[in-house]
Amino acid sequence: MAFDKVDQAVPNFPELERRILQLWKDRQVFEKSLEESRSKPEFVFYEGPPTANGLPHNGHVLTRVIKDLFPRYMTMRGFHVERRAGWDTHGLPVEVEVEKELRIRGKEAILQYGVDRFSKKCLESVFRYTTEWEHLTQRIGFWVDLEKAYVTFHKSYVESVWWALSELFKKKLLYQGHKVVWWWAQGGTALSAGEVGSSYKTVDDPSAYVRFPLVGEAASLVVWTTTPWTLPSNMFVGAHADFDYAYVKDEETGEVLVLAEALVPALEGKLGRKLSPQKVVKGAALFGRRYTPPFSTYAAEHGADERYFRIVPGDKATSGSPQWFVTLDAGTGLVHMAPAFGEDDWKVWRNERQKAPNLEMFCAVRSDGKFDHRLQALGLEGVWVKDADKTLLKDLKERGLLLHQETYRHEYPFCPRADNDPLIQYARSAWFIQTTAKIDQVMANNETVTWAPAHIKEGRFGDFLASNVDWALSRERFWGTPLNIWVCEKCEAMEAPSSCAEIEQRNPAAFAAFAEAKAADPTLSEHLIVHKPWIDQVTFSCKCGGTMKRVPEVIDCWFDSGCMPFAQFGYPHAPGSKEAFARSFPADFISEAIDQTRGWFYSLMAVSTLVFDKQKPPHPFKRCIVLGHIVDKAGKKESKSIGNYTPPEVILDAVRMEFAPIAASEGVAAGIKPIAGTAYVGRDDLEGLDLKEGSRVNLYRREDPSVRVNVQVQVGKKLPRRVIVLSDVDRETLGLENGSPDVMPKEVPNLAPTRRVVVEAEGVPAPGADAFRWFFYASNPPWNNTRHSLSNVRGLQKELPIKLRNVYSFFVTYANIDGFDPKKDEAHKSEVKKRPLLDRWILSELEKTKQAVTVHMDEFRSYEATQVLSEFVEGLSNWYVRRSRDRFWAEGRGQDKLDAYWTLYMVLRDLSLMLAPFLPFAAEDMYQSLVVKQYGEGHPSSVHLRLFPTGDQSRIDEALSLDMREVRDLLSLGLQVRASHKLKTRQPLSEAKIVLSVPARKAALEAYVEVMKEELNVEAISFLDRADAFVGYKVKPNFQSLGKRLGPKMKATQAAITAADPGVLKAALDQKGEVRIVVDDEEVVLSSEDLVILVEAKEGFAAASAPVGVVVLDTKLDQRLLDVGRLREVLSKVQGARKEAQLEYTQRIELFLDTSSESLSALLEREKGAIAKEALCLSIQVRNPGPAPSERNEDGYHLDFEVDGEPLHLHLRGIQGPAVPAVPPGRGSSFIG
RNA sequence: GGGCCUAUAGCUCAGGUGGUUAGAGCGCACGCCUGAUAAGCGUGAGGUCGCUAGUUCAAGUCUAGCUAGGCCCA
Repeated sequence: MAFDKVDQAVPNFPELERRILQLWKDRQVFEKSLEESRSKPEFVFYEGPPTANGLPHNGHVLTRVIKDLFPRYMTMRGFHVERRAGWDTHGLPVEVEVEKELRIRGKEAILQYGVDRFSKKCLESVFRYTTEWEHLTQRIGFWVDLEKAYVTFHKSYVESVWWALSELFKKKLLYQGHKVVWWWAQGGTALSAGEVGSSYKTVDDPSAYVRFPLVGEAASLVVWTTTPWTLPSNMFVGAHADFDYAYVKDEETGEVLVLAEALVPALEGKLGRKLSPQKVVKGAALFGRRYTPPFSTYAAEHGADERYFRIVPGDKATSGSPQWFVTLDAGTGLVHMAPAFGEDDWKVWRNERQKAPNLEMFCAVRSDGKFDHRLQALGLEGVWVKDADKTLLKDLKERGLLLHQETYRHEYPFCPRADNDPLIQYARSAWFIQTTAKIDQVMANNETVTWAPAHIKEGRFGDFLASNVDWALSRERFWGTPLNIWVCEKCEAMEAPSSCAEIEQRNPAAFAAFAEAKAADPTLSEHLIVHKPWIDQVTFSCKCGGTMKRVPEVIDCWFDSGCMPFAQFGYPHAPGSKEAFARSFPADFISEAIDQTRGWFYSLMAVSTLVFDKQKPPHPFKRCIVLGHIVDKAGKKESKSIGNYTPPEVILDAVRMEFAPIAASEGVAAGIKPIAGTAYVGRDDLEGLDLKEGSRVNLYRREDPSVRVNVQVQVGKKLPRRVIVLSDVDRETLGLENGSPDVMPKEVPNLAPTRRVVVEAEGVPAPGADAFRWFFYASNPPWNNTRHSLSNVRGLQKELPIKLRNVYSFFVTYANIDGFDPKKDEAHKSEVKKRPLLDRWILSELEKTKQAVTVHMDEFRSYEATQVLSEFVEGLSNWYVRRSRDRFWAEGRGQDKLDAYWTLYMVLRDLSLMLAPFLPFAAEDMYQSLVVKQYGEGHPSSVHLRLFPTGDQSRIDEALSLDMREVRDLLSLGLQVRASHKLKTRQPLSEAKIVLSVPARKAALEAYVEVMKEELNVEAISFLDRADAFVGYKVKPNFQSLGKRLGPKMKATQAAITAADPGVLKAALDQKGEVRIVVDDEEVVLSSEDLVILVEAKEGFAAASAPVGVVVLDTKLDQRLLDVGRLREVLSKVQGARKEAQLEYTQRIELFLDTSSESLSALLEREKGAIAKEALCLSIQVRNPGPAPSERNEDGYHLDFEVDGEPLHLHLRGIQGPAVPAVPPGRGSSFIG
């Protein structure tokens, strides 16, 4: 059966891929691949859940193509690979989205709006972009079961999480404590580090040097702070044990001050006066000294208590070695500590509390960020802390405690959602998992995991584990898994039930409130039963008879994701979940980007280690590929607001982007004067779309694609991204209005329909999904950052996907002409070892490639696998097909031709199998045509249902590989000689002489004489054994073998070898098999193993040399050779002219060759017959000199050119003639004997 | 401030366990082929392997320090 035609023009991969997607859907290939492998061993893959309430971007494409590659591969290797999708649906980002949508802000507002309605809104918003996610997932060929996806807000999932927490509770690993957070007081919310990191602003804050008088000593500590509002809550002063602290006398006031000696000059500078040193003590000597705090807030109550208001070590004390946060960078080396308002301060407090269990925490600030009653005396009760700084400083000044005051400019975080609200550090009560108690076990587990790249284990992940702190689990929010701890109102007993059923056993009416709500509103999702506010109404009774109520917090959604290995099945509650879990734990393979180190990788391993402490490591994953980030062409992070990114759609669907039209001649568009039919964009955008100046693009409005304007794009140098300058005419045709040039790139798609326009490259299809996949696999190992752009994707697409397409198209074209049919021609399939050299070679390379790809992929080295594949396809296209073209053009259906078809067929068929995990679409397309269409039913209906070819050692001929490598090296040398002597390949030469570095190789390489003759266009090839006339020898030591043996004598030996006469050395080796040389009065015996003998061309010959040997060309040209060359030149022009004139290749022509050159016209006249045959001429006239230009016939095709400096005018036109065979005669038909 | 990663040709990147002419692709230049043809192919130029010191017979590769960039954390 004929093979499916392959597009000859620019291939439209997106279209092809849509066809394949439909085929997979129609035939349910994914489902089938799971079904058919059900009895096979399990290869376990976990999908890390993305959040669906944002749009997918390039980073997601990378993770998803990697996550698709290995499951597809392992399926083909005979495993059963379940791929269950998952969605992360809880957390602050979801709440923020909903707050924005409802135009409300903060905790109070949510309570007013109603937590029940709010939870419903969150649930709805979670899947806002599901369609986009599913579309992308499908479009890039990521096979994953979306229907069975696990969802973290589902009741069964939440109950699994509860179960895990309940286990931890039983193990006494859950406790309540404090945590210093960045607190948004106005919103009543803590912010995550990520949110805080992005919202710093430069502000001026007061900075104060304050006296803290020492108790029982006539001296004051000098303490520096930039947050005066924290002074009323001061508890300690931190010092560094090893620093020198000076007692200095203020010459002006006579008082004695204490501060770090190194910082005295700085303070002198600020005060503008001299401080004379009295004595110096080590910081350690200060520990325990007490002082009078600056405000009496807590002093009245605790002033006499020796545990407070003293100097303590300023050490975070998180691990064995001290980590001093007291530095000499700024301030005084004495640090004011208010544990309620600083992380370091809090850690010190925690340390101190271990020594003094009932230590209080001073906090004169309410959670709304305002002072409490303790500041009443200063009139500051109820005042926002940041507004109180002035009053506080004034008071200090009046009381003589303020030493110096200035303004300090620094970066300070503000609320990302209310950017006038500064954040404050604030200690909150919180629930913790005591991970530090089990961290050794987690680290031991980590030891057994295979990380790629390997350094993650000891590096980023190992370091993170080493500095582990207890997991702050609780969040004072609404939309999350509720913390399942119930506390008795009466006796304060705590319980952690692990499921709804367990609660119902205690109180059958526990969920009455939800049942009621559901009755009132049947649309209420059943999953909300385990969410706020309904879960807060669930109570049951304590053993003591009191009522148990749930704590108000929800939990960190990272804990949700960490429970995924078992929660995806609803383990242990759901029916069948125990079996399912047993089958798919631990995972063989997971992969996410490097930012998940502290995220999912940690949560998975921490949860698993703590919950399943009896499980043998590694768990819950055995292997993890850590992916790099996607960056732009210049290595910068892709950013939505800057617009320096190429949206996935540009690669996958169509080369187009939306722009905002702006008016010419103002600001950035000044000087641009667009005429109708031209448009201006910035250079970044032009390059982003892989266009050049003058490229044609279509403009249209997204809402009305039927009205189109075709224009040429030009660069407007100063134009920012995503704006375009149009002529008024074009703009009006499209019905567009100009907008502001200040528009942010990310805003453009949301502008009014008349203020944005689609720019789409004309006639240039997008590279498609396979190209996108290949780009991520083949550009570099996946853990490196990948520089992404349309042109980079296209660049890699050319390396394999396009090249393969061309070879495949070549095959199909000729196979269809000749009616090659693998089924019918089975009888003509000769044994591989009986096929020509070239066929045996490519088939041997094919098996080697299968082996290498399998070895790499079994070790998860995808990049290396792509390199092997690229190299193979390169050899296939550039050597096998190129060298075999004649065989496909030959007349008839001889065995040689059939061998060629069979060979190329086998290669392409097996390539489709090997490429299936990488390029699932192209591989399927080829497989369908090459196999399914040919053999029909009975064969697996998709390439993805086949086993991966692993290579057959018995079909590998290493000698052949080596021979071919050397032949190609020799040809390269020959072409090099031609190039350097300006000898066109078209000019035949009489002879090439080859001198091999290893003469014994002659026997093997002689078999390739014909190939070499053709490639080099020489009439003879000779191998010279003795070629002293052309070449000299060069002898080098073999360092690899000699280095170890000789050690320190290596250098002297090398010198001796280099100094010796290479000819003599070679002669000795040839005769005796060894060489003796004297080095430092000692004789060294060298075998032929120890020496490398190379040949080099001597000066003055048309020759070139490489390790393989030397090629010398005979450059003498006699008249006969010149004539052949000239004829070839003429013929080439005639054939070129046929093509230029767009003649069918069977078209007969009439040819006129006019020249004023006697010798040329004589030659052409003589060889008329040969020319006629090659160029399908029914008539040829050679004219000397021919008609004058003005008198030439105008019809037909004319061309003037020179042949060896002699002018020739060519004129041809098509004429009617007898039919000719479909396959033209081969190039071999020769002229001039 | 701490940790990790990266630094090799104009650009993008390869270069197990140290072994002596440091590779590829793109781009560029020159050329070939013209029945895979909006394709294919060849040759060439271009590198003090970020810097400095060390270990070694031998360092792009190992060690230390420094510089620059990226990421994460503070």
